[in-house]
Amino acid sequence: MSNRRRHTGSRANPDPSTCLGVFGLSLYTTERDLREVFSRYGPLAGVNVVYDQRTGRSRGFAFVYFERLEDSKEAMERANGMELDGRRIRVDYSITKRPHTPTPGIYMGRPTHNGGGGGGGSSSRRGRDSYYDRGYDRYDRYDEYDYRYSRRRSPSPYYSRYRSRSRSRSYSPRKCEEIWRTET
DNA sequence: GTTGAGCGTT
Repeated sequence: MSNRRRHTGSRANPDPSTCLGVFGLSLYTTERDLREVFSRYGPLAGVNVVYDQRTGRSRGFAFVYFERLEDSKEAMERANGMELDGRRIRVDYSITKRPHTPTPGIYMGRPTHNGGGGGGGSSSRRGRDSYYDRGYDRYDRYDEYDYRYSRRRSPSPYYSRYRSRSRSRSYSPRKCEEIWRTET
């Protein structure tokens, strides 16, 4: 038993939980559809289809919350590989348990429109607009998984995107965010 | 009905 692997967060073999990830969905499968299917195995605590921010359409995967672990186990076994709305869906225990926690120090949410939009001056104080001030960090401590990844990869999505634009120098994460806000 | 493989910030 020297196999002490902290497989929490392993994508290949997630730990059983009441939260199931459902992938390969049709874009037209709704939460209602999922609820119909998965409620067969037991009472649900919630269903959450992930939508694309830009288009507002489904991204083709969802998360189903059961109330009992035994039910989620059964649902995982039975619903995995089943056909739904013409698609073979994949069901697994979810790695993440809830939506992403923002990277500390950088506002990762959508930019709130600053009333006008005349000059390029987004000079309003942003500190008060962070997720922390909205109380998001009270839900739980940082999710080990995405926190680690966001630190290893880059401080923010904007960073990796705009950082490479300048070959002579690197933009700061803050600067990248500003560029992103300007162009969006 | 723009697929693919996708682990989430409405």
